[in-house]
Amino acid sequence: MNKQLSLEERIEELKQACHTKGMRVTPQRIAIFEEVAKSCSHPDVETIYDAVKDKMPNVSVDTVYRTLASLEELDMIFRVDNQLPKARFDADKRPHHHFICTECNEVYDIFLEQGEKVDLPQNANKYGKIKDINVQIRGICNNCLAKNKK
Amino acid sequence: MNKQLSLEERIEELKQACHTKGMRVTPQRIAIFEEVAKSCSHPDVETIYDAVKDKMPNVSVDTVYRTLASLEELDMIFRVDNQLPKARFDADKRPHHHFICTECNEVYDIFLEQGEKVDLPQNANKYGKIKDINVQIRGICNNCLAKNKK
DNA sequence: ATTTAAATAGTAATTATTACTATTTAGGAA
DNA sequence: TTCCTAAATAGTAATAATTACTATTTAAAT
Repeated sequence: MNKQLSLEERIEELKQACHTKGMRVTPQRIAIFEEVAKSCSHPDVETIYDAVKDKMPNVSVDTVYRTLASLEELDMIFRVDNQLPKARFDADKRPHHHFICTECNEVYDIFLEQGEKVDLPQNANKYGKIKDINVQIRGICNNCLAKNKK
Repeated sequence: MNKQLSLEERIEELKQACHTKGMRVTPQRIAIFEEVAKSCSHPDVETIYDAVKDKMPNVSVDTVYRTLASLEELDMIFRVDNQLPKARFDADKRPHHHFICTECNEVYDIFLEQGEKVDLPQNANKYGKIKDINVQIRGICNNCLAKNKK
């Protein structure tokens, strides 16, 4: 079971990740990451922006958006939701997952093999009345992998 | 294993669902559902709108949006992505799922119990290079359930 | 056939997100 | 340390998906 590192250790981890990927360590990146890292409430951009602004009055919204995207690229943070640029719909009620390409936003169905099933976590219904479970597998699709090679 | 019904059967199912919930059966609802149901490519609003327009030149975008929301309410279709109104971020790398309330959009962490794990479907990596897996449990949270009771 | 609330068409408004450009700065090299 | 340069940022403007609004239409109950 992964244990959560301290905030300091995680910032160190971020700096390492920046170096590895040749990205600069800027005070904005540190501050924005820090805000997400120390929050337990899955903050949105506005919340992060407001919090960072207290310490860095000149920070711009654009920077917050760009930085969050960078931090995601660095695997330091994740989106709760994919936030596909457009809503996409599915009428297929057979249990299946989705492979979502983070580059082209294409969606592929992953139908489960015989015997496979989605197991609801034990304490899922602590939080409310469950309607459905949605499994998204994120990655880069074969099309985009091929394109990137050229 | 659920088998997929025929288009006619599914439209019948939609009519039933409308009756049950006291919603009207309108040609727009049928047409919009039909488009989603017969597509295998997780269409977006624009695609659905364009297709429906061919048969119903006067249909409005607003109707498509509203109808898709209704069909979702009726459990006849699903969103590939939750499309939370704002992007939300998480820096917690410990494996966990999210309970997302479809009413207030609140997000709750569901940490897995000892021994529980997410099993990747066997043929998930057919489609590309997997980066991560994101499990969303959708429902109505306890807060909203309580509010609705009053 | 009549009635009425629900649903729709057409359009306007909103809002999260992205793009753009001049300026600043991190971090390597001299 | 100082200089240099591409990367990153601030401030603002633009975009685009989605939602809201109002007059009109219509499903379906009476």
